[in-house]
Amino acid sequence: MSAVGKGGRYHHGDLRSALVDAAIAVIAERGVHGFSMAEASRRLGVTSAAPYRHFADRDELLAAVGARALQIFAAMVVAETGSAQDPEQRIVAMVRAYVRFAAQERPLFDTRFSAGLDKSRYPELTRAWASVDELLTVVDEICDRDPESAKALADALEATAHGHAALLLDGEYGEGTDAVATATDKAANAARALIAGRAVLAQPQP
Amino acid sequence: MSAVGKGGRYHHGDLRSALVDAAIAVIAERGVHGFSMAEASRRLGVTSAAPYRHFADRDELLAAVGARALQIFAAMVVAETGSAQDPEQRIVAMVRAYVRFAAQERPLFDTRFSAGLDKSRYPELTRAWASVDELLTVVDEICDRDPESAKALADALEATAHGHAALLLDGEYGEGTDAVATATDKAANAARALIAGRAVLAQPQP
DNA sequence: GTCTATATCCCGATAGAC
DNA sequence: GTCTATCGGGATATAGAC
Repeated sequence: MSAVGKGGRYHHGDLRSALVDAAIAVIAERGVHGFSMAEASRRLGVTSAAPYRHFADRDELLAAVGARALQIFAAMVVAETGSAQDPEQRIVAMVRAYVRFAAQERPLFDTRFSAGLDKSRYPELTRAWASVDELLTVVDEICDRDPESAKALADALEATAHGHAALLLDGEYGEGTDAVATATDKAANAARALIAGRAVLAQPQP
Repeated sequence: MSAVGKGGRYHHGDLRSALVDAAIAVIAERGVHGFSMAEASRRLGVTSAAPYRHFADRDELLAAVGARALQIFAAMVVAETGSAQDPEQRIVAMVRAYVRFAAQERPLFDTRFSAGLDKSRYPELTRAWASVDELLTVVDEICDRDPESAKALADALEATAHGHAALLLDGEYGEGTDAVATATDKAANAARALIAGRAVLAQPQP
């Protein structure tokens, strides 16, 4: 993935891309909070000043990690949704992919959602997850001739998937692969319950 | 809330409690990531070494903030749930309180969920939200004679409430009081949809 | 027992040389 | 495009004043 030059140094190499890779590796080991420009530089064999030729500051590098998160997430959703036939199965597969992405690509998920990045400064992070548009398309098939209901259901599904993902990473379902399976199953069932009870989603408050 | 002594100093005062208050104020202004022991000390007129007489490190002070978050959250849930009569209304009120707490007490919510605290080091943060037990009690009334279904519904409600709260703070619903109302209403409707479609929640995967 | 004074180390960021 | 040098600030540990 990275392209380390001879002697492990980056003279005239693609330092920008290598920094993103190094950042992900550091975050995987020490968490978003434990990431530092100095540590990423050290791993690439460059001085701590070198990154500032490519990123204005620490947050800008983290934003680049967050942007990569969007790409990988979209790819994972597409990969896990392909085999499903009917709309409900496709929706459940997407929700499963959401939770699994959080678990399998935790550094990316945390960077996007828990790094405290200023979304107004990085509009590329504000844009909804690439898959949400895809989600809306499938949801439309379920909520025939009612785009308002479709939007309401899509929002509820996204929030529920996100909630299960966040609580999984918080340790609410335990640790390890069992916890991932638990969270994924719970999220899938919740998605089916939301579909079953979707009649009340677009209603005004009682 | 705090008890500043003469001259703004804390000689023989309750520095520990004052530090928690100061931490919340700093987090409110700069976010969890922007909090530092040095800044909190500066605001209280003590040296940067003083906090280490009460907290082993930065995380231990943040954990104290997280513990306070649990108390305030429980109080808010109780306050907002009191007027509701039937179980469904009480559940919806709890979900609303969850989302509103995130918005109104953002520093506390962020500290509990986005500070990257090690839960195995701070067991007081691992304990489920005080209100979840209360939630389970009310959910039991809806899922008659089926504790397994009740647990599944309670988990789905918690995850959905958390998801709406997290996305609200992430800016998904916009900014300001309108966004809070939007997120609260969506979460309330999602809770009602989960209750309506709860039959599939405890099922094995199809 | 509580806080000050102090010292070391690491990180973020900038300026100018190669 | 990267390095050297450097500055300010924060985390952390220790010794000592009150």
